[in-house]
Amino acid sequence: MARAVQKRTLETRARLLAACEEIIAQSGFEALRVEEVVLRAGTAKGTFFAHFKDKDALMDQIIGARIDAYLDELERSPSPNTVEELTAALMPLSDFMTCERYVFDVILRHSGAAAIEEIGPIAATFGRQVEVLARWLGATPFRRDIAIELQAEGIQAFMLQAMATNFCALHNAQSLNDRLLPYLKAWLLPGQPRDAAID
Amino acid sequence: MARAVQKRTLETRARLLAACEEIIAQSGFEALRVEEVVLRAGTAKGTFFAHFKDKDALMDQIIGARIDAYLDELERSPSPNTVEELTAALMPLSDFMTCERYVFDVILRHSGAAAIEEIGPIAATFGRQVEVLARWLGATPFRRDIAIELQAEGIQAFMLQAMATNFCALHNAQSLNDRLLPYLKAWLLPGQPRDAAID
DNA sequence: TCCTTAAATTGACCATGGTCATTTTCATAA
DNA sequence: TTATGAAAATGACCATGGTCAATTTAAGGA
Repeated sequence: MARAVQKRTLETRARLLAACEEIIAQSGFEALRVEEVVLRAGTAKGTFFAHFKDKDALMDQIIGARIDAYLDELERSPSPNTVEELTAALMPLSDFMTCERYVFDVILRHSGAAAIEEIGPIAATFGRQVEVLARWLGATPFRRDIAIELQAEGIQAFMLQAMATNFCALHNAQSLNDRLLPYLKAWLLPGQPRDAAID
Repeated sequence: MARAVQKRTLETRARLLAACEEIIAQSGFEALRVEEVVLRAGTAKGTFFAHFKDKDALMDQIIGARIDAYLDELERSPSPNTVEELTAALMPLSDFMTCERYVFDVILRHSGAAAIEEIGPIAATFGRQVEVLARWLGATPFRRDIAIELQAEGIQAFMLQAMATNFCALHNAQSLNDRLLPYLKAWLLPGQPRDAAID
């Protein structure tokens, strides 16, 4: 009854994904059209939806994979010793997450698993990010009055806040790094004397 | 050259909005279809788009107005004296923001003004919320090492974090209130002894 | 080798948001 | 009162994501 996946299936899926990557490389995520994907992959439209629940699921997978690659990088790098280093280490990931308004929207939309019991690739990276951060904080704790995992979740929350304001007319003069730093200092090193102007 | 707006225009717009409210009351935000709106309002489809840039702009306006109503309420209520009171006071607004996955998505999508120089109703409520919270914190400050406005922005960030996890399979056993409280305690009262388990 | 059947693929068709050239309505000047 | 042009409204049409009954392909048993 349960037959193995056919080689054909894997080839088709690979062709579809290759077409997507090609389009994204050429024109960005937002410009991706399902019609264009199946045209380049040489399949029918229905085939696309046999492989991916919908366009959003495709984006979930592709963007999730990219985020995972950044997390691999984070995991390999040594624990930061200062909040400045921590913030700086988060920049490659943050920059990717905000490379396009559309990408950030997709990420937000999937950040809290769309449906109960359905944790997609992007939602999984959020869980993983907390783990990676917690491991870092375990090695170099900043504050000690709260659990390390809570600290990690806070970093994530502030990262999102800083990224969201990145698209805002009022704030985008400052760099993402400059916006994130005061948040993380206040979160991870409360009560410490800090430089004059914050905000 | 510059003619006054015609009474007809206002009537049409009012009919469109009334139809929207009717649909939302009956079937929720997600179920709203432009076709259905113009049908009930007795106008052509094009008329809808002459009044609202797109469906998203309509939602921005309607949802923004509701958020504003909650902020009015917040503004009228007295400054909270404890983090528990603060958290509790934020619940009506949070509950509305998460009343539907779709609503939360629209809010997130508009939280950081979609385009430069274009601050829509929802984006404006985010700014206003910081102001309202800052006024509260001015009356009853919790920590004193960072600017009140930074504290307010942090509350907003944690509110969003708690709301996002609200839709997540892993977290939705806990109530929104229970998830927000540990964040805000750790943010507003760092270094204070707190109850056993924090997750 | 042929048959059977599950898996994979197809493409016509649908749902819904959004556009725009054309037509209608209305305020104002003559 | 009538003529005029700007504002408002219209609806046929388009773009794009998504569905599904019908068809094709291929794995494995007889």
